[in-house]
Amino acid sequence: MSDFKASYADVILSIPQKQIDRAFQYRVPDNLQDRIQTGMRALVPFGPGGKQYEATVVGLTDTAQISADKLKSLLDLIGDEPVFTAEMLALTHWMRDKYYTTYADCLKCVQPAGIQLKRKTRRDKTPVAAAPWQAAAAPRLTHEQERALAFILEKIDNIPQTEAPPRPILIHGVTGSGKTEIYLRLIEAALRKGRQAIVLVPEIALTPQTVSVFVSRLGDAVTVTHSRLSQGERYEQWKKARDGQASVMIGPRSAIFAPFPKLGVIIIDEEHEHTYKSESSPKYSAREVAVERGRITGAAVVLGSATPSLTTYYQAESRLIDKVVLRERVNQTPPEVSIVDMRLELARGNRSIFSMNLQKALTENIQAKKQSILFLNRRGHSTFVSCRNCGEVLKCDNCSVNYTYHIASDTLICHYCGKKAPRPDLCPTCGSKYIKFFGVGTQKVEEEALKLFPQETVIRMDLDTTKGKRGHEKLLNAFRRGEASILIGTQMIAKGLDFPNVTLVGVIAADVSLNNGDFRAGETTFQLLTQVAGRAGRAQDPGRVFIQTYSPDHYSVVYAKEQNYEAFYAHEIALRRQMVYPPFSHIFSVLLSGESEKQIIQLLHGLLHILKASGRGGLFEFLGPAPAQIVKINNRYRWKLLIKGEDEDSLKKFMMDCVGQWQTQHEMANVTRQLTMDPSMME
DNA sequence: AGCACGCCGACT
DNA sequence: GTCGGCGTGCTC
Repeated sequence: MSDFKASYADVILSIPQKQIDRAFQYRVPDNLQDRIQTGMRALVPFGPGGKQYEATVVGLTDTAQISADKLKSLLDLIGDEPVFTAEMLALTHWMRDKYYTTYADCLKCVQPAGIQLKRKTRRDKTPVAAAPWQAAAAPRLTHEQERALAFILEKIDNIPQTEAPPRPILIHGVTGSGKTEIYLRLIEAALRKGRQAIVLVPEIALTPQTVSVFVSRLGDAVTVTHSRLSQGERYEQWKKARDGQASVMIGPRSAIFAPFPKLGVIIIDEEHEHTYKSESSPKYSAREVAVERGRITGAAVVLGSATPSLTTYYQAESRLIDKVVLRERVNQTPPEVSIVDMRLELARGNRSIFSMNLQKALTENIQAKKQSILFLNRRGHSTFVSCRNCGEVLKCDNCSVNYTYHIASDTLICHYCGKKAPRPDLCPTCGSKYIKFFGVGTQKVEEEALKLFPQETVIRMDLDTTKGKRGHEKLLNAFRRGEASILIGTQMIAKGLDFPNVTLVGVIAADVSLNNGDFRAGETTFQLLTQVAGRAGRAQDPGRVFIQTYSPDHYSVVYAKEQNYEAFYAHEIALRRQMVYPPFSHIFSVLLSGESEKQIIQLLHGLLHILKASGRGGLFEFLGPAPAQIVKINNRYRWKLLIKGEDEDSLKKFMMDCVGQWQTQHEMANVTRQLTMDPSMME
């Protein structure tokens, strides 16, 4: 340990409050001086009452910063070892500034869940079994994969020599182009250098199949986290990473904080997924945190996707990050994609939710003993219930969300607050009996499919049928074993699943995601359709995909059919540039919720007034106040104000100043604020 | 977040 | 004359 006498410690209190969001200095009592280390947690007295709080030691010095009479002493240290390395403390510091939160919130986010509970440290140094990656007789690579790998490897080899950290690398590879093989090689290379690896995967794709690919190649080096683990289990994973018992962490966004001592590579698969953005404070983006962690440690950051986010691809085009393209499909033929114009179906008198072409294809597929997937981005029996006489749409009176009819329970359910209501026989407004169940949900698709093919077994996958522990997995395994010929599901079946026997995919209504009122609707639709289309034809048999839509000429639909990312990107980026939307700008959202709608609207006008009075209206654009996408949740109204600016840092600073002023001038009791830079969904 | 100090209304 | 409202400010 260090020679100097650590007489004083700078600590951050575990109180997430802006006013005390800074280091406080304490005297280190003699009995703690040889034990204390930066990154340890400690118990300190704070405030006039001397109340005890948990704190984190962020610095040790031998000089007092404040007068001796003000200094108090640390009471005790929690645990024997630091929880945070210098690297993770630096990351926390960066997060605090980046996401305008407090140190306390960021430290809590970075530290393992369950650290408070486990006080006694169990030293179980299980011997690590022979690592298979040391003698890898690997599958053969395509030329393209070899070129990509050579490019990235080179990057990693240069880590110790180069001053500047390597730039993030985008691997743009279509489904089935062998991205995973490249990931594995990169990890193996890092491990051979005595470094560790983090693999971020969307929670939904974190299936045993995904994990087994890594485990079978890398063996005991691999450990996995996911949201279903208990706090104790997560703490065990965290310790394994810290103590060198594991060198590869696979997990969802929070796995980016795995405390590896010498991180070599961070892989973010499906980098465009918005699950990498945290919804609650600190609202970090795991992709941004990864880039920063890479900058601090020199680890390579690899972003993989078949449909990169507009922002990422724009960065690659602008040469801010590197790009590698994999076009070839390994052992695969691309599926044959058809767009079906549902307007014509209706004109021909087909009022079914299945077009004639899709019905025919399903019949053929069943006869050929192949499996089919029907995809719909919506659950429930029908989206909303309306009266054909007066046009009334039944809504939840708590949330102003359309009720969804569920056939199993014969009830209306609010998909936001979960409120249930009986199905009405008469329209509550006009008394008419012409109540119509409008739109389609997965249950409706199931019902219709069974009507057409009564002898077939159908599996439906959505939030309702996958509730139980491993419910998700059970249904997928049943389908994989061939227990059903048709799988019907919401977007959860669109991601990263690989069924060799599936040769037909039907998208029931592409329009659902096209009409969601977000400026990114085109992007999300393209990503979704491309992924769904990638489901078919993954084995020897070429697959077929039918995209049913009322907007067959929409560029997202057309280019998804062609699997033409570049064309889609060119079209979309031109629109973004024209409208000055991200990546040409940033959008800061201020969302207020409260019981009085009038009050929150007035408050937002108060903020708007401050924004306008700043005299910087030329640099920023103010939109709103406007009702949020969902105007009312649990009896609380929600309104928002959007502020658009071209430079992220100046927008953030401007908003912090104005919001600070706003808070001191207005009474904010009973009102909840949500401040977000570039929210992933329109709230 | 707590807890103190501080300056204005109804009460043992 | 005092008890007490919670507004502003500080906490190593």
